[in-house]
Amino acid sequence: MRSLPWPKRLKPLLLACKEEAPVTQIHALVITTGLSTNSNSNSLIIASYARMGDITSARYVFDKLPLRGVDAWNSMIIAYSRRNYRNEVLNLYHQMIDEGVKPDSSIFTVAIKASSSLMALEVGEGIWHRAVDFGYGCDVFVASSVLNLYVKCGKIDEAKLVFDKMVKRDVVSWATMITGLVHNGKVLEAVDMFGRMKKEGIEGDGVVMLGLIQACAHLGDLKLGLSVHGHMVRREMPMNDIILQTSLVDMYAKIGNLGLASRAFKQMPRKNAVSWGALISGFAQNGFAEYALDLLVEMQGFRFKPDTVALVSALLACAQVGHLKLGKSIHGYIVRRLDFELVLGTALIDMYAKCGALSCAHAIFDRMDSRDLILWNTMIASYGIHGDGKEVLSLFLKMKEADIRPDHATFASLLSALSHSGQVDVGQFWFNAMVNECKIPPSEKHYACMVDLLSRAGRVEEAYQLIESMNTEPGMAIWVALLSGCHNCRNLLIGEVAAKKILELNPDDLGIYALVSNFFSMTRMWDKVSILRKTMKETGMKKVPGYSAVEVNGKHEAFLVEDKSHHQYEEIMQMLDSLDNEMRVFRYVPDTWHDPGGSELKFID
DNA sequence: CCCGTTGCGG
Repeated sequence: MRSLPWPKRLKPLLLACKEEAPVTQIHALVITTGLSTNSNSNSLIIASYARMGDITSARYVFDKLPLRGVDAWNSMIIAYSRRNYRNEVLNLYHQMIDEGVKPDSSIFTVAIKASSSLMALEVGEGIWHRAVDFGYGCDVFVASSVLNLYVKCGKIDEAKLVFDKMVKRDVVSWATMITGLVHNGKVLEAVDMFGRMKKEGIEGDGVVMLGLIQACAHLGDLKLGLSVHGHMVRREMPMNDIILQTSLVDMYAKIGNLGLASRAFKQMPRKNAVSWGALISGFAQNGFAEYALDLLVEMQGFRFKPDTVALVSALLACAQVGHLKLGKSIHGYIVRRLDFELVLGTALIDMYAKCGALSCAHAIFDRMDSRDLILWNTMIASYGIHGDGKEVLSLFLKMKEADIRPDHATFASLLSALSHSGQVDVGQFWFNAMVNECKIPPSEKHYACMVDLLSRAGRVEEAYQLIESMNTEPGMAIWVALLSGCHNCRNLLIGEVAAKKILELNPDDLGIYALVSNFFSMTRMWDKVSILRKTMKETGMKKVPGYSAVEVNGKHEAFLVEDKSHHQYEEIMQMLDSLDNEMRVFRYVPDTWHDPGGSELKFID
């Protein structure tokens, strides 16, 4: 064996390597000088190959070693962990245990991390228990990675148990708990946790603030949001961090304060596609479709390529305003530039359906090579909004055949479609199946559908019985459905109950007042009618007019009820009349096919 | 004692 200066000089030498060739040279030198029996130099070589990105060579050296010390295992496992080869990490970990090598704390840490990212709770727990056996139960890194495991797998109570037992907690442990609580919907507990952290004298870092910002977004709490933002500014937190700034934009947008969201966005010295996406989605989610679409075009002017979130938001905006042409051009953009992910397919189906191009929606549905619950739900809901109860039912049955388990949303669409197409018995059958076989507790919405279904068929007594069987307090939608049923079949007794309940709930919708008022008129309870009229005047309720929007030759036209301002109003009415006549001749055959022609609004590539 | 290992945006 040679004298020792070599390995000492080996490390800085290898660390200085920027390319693979010198590593290979040093490796060869190590072999010829007989240093390859030194386990320290071997692990350095493995780590260096891995650092150059050549994990195959690293593994080759590793496999050739006659004796593998902890350092060699460490280098190899961490190399796999860095490249996110989770299964290799776990394989090597188990191999190491089998060979009786005593792992050190970092092996446990990365092995637990690998389990969390695979969502392999039992595997991770097994590793954690072994780590405790080896005496690493109090290691902050090991414990924090197990916190992350529990949190990722939704086991918040287990995470809390481990957290409370930790003797030492660093900012990472706190951050893991705070973000974990937020992601598991325990937002208030997360805020509380932040208070505890400060009491223990630990300063929050960027990740902690990120969790709190998400908590505020979730709560829709502007005051808290502003205080978190202020706290960050005062503490001179990493405000230059694009991630934190983007999450502030997202927070203000989610709270619904788009002024502050825009301001936070404008203040960003550097933006990326994600920041644009946050703002676009904010405008789209809050109903400002035109702004969202303008921003989508604007971001491309700055050479940012819209990603999935921006495009999904833009499609949502198109759906809201009926902007079929831009929707189509986004479709083209997606086909040309991005992987056709499920979410994008779902958003496209929704957009086409809401813009009236149901056949385009169905074509996309047919062409998807995998279909998840959300995609099925969207397709079913699309036929639902077009009133095609028959197709809704047929899709629902196909979905069951495809072994996708329907959820509450599926049943909401199904029951609503069945109610609109008057299929009372089928509706009752599936409502019962939902409760008894699928074990889905019926929500307010489901009850409202059933009440509507029964009421429309004039079976208001049954509807009333259903309402009385509810465990929760029935809300506005349910009483409104019952009342309109009672109005139609002139059931004064039940109708009055419904009308009273509605008034107790203080509706802010003029249409609902009109319904109640009409009902009282029918029952000749004129005193009640006049009281109602007075309330309506006093509260100064104005009905937000419903409108439909279409796009003609790239120009948007909105139509309001009784709106005669359009320059082609006469022609439009004539056309509607002739369509009406034609429908009578053909006994109303609905045709929702749209020409999926070229697009006019351009996308910058 | 040192190094490596834990948490992360729309």
